[in-house]
Amino acid sequence: MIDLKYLQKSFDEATQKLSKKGVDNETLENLKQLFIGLKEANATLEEAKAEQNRMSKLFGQYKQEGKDIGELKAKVDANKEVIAVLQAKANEAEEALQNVALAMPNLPDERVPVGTDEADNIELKKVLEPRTFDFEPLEHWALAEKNGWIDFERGVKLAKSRFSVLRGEAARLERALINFFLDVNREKGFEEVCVPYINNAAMLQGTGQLPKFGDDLFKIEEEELYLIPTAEVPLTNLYHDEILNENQLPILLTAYTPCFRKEAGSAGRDTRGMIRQHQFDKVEMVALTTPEQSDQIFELMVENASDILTRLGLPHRLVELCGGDLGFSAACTIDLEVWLPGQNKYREISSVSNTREFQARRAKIRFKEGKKNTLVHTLNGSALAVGRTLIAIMENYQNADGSITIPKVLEKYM
RNA sequence: GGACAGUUGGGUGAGUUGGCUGAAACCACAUCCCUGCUAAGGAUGCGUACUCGUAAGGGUACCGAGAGUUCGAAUCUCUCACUGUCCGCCA
Repeated sequence: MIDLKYLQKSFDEATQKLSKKGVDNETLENLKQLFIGLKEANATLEEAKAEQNRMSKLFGQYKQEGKDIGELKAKVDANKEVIAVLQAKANEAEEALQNVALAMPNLPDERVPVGTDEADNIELKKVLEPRTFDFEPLEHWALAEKNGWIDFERGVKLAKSRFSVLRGEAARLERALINFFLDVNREKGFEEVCVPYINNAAMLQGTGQLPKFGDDLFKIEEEELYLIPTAEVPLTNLYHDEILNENQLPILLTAYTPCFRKEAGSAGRDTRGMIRQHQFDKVEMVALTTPEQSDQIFELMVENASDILTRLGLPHRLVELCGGDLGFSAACTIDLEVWLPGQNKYREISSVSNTREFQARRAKIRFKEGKKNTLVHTLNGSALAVGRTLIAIMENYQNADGSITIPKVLEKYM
């Protein structure tokens, strides 16, 4: 959630920043008014309550002293009705504010380029030269069929479209990648954790998936529980509503989890192959830091994801997302895109974001800074998306006969 | 799933004949003092959120969540959630 006090105080600056994300002035003006309205409503309500408390105290005194309480009771009863009305107004104001505030995206950082979509993102650098083929490289689904690695039909039979089954070497490679990723992350100082794949609504609101993006989540019927769309949710919310000690920070976490997404709004995109699935494996990094540490940790996370790709010998590039392509919670994001020779283009394989205090405010994660409680910064990034890495290996390591070479670093994991 | 018990501040844990308790005590933590030597003694401070105020200092709310009774509830009533123990079931 954005800082409403900041919005009120520095309204012009906030509108200018949020215009990068396509939020118009009117929406922000409305939010500001709702905030001011709530404060006013609360002020009058609290005044009435204070009066009520004073009279209640007197009430007890009078009774003890045996004084007549008839007049006081009349006053108190009258005030009670006033409070009920004011309370209703305040509740209404609160709800109206929350509805708008929780749907407001994070402020982008200064350095985020202006732009509306993918096309306006800025390439920062390329790592590793794509190899040249002396034959026409195939796309991963063709390779999958040749090698019997992915069973798309049976995946659909078991569940529905956008589900698939990995078989034999592919299944082993998937597992090898998970272990490899976790090991590298652990080397870099991330604590490995194993978390629930089902989280409750409060957690999803904490990281920003709810209330606005519930359509993209698989919900458990009859319960306020959801399959996680990313390990970012349980990892970040591990410290939901907690106050940490400054010396605990930074907290670096990594976890392997499957991820579940409805992919609402992606109808028709990447329908062929395994790029976009309802269920996919991912190893995620999450960091909780002080505001001072977060830029440095952000770099660490980007470099780590890039390092993993380099160790796998996968050509990739780093892309700074423009305002329009930035996620809801992110203040800045660098995507890592891996080269897919079969598709002849770079495709997203990791996304590292700094949400600053946006999620921390929602999830109430603070740390003691002297006597003060300060919101932490939360960061998240994939290291890496496992299925897409598998695809990248298939396409980059394919041979003329359709066979696939296993990258050296993975040999000991197979 | 059945039976009983519980849910208080960072921790342990008082408080359940409704007002003097936002909450004792102890521990932990912070600052200071004493002492001198590795183990202790003393003082003070120490929940969260919002809000008013330059500040000092006020106000409101919160004792699992929600609703109710009452002038007034951590304390009474109801609903729900969670935890523990026993039983059943099970990887």
